Amino acid sequence: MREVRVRFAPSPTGALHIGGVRTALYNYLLAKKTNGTMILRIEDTDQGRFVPGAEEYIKQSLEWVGIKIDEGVTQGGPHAPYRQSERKPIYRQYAQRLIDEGNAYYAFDTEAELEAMRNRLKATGSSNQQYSTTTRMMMNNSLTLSDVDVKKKLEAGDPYVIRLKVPDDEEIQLTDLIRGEVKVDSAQIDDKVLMKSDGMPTYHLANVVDDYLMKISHVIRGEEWLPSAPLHVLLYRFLGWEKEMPQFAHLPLLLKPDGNGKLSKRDADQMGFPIFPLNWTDPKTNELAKGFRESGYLPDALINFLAFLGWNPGTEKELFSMEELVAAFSIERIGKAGARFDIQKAQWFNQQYLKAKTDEDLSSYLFDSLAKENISCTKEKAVKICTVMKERVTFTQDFWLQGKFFFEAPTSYDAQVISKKWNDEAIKVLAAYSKEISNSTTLTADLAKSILESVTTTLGIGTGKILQALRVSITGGASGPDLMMTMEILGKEEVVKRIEYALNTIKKPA
RNA sequence: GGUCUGUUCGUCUAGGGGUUAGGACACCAGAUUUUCAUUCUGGUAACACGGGUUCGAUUCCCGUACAGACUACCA
Repeated sequence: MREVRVRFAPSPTGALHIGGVRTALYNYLLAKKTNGTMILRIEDTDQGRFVPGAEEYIKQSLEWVGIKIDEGVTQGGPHAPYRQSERKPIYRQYAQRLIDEGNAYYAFDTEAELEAMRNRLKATGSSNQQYSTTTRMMMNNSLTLSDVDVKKKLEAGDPYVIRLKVPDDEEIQLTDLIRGEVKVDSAQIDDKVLMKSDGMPTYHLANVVDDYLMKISHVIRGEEWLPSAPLHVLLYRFLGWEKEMPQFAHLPLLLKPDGNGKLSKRDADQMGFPIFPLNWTDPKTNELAKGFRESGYLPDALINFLAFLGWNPGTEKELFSMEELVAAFSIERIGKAGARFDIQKAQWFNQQYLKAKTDEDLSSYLFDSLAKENISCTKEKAVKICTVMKERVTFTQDFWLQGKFFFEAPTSYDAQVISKKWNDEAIKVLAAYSKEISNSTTLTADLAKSILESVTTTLGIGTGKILQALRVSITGGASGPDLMMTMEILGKEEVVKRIEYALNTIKKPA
């Protein structure tokens, strides 16, 4: 059994898409499960699409979700460099070898000529408009030109690409760990460009060369790569690496929550959920895309959710820590069909993970929000707030968003409660209640309750009838955490102040 | 258009020749909570279609439909 070495190989063209995070996750899970090695390789062979900051963003995202890299651009390793642009000379020699052995050729066609060829084929109703075995002899390349002409062009510095010479009619077969045997007729594969005119390799060449040199054992990537997998098999064969060829596993795609197609940033924007792990500001447009982290998701919850999009352990257990995922993971249990992205399930996972944390841990999220608002708070108070709030939050920032009233006295009051519950009885009780509280030395939840009961009993008014009025006077809202605990946290002075203020400002409904 | 891949409740999925087709999210109802949330209980809801093979097919095979991916000097 060969040592497991897997790689996550994104290209730094922007923020890391959530589907990419899942691909990285599955690679990571296999690596950890088998005591293997997780490699991060940056595929930056397209200089035109390079986006500054993207590589850093990818690394930070992986770190945030807890995917640790063993070998890669920052960690280094025995096969450095791990950035393809820095490996440029390596690819050249393999391309040359393919040419020397007659498996690749130079092509000098201009973009206009290629365009014309496609149009010509389209006009004749051809089902296949590719640069391939059927068309290559009509083009401007080292197969049609004389050796002298080719040499002349090369020496003159004419721009050229190197294309793979795909065999005529051959069945190419590969075994995909998820899909089984996949067969493709080589006539369907076009003569893919291996080296671009700028001297950089294309994905196909770079990916095969690097996977071989880096001794990659499993290529786990998105299903969008399945159609080009036979081409890669061909490259392994021509390069004489068939025995070392990695095993392939093509992952089902992440689909839009509704409608058809694969999940895109547009869908996320439209439905109001993030699609990137962290906030991302596009350097060109300056547009900010919200991240899962900044939207209040916990990395463990995101990972758990993502792991279950296309994979499941076959048991009824659903909450898995990263360690548990590692233990349970297997490629065989990855599904074949695309998975719709259901943000509601992600929210449920987040809620579960939030609830599982200690109140003390939770308080750090509250402190994060408070720091942004420039509000100070004692640790003790923050923990207490989290205790009463934890059953009702979905996101980390909800402690603040839903618990603002712990720090700011209400300035407006829920209109519905006022119109229904703010009556003479309520006003009478509240006035007496605030007086009683100010007479007591301190205020605990128990005390708040017993004082309220004694006041209502004395006045002969049911407690339930005025509770909503009391809440609205203290929090401004119609619902919230346990009111007695809320008053305890607020403290005697504040409670009295708020009730008095409400009594003085709220007008009785007509 | 061509090639490849896929199709079990609305969603994520389990299952697999004979099952009351299981779970979770969401949804609905009830209970608890003198609010809301939580929690608990219950409920609605699925094998894309047509042919085979078989005593029997949701499960195996073949078609069809639908969906997706790919079809760049992008990855």
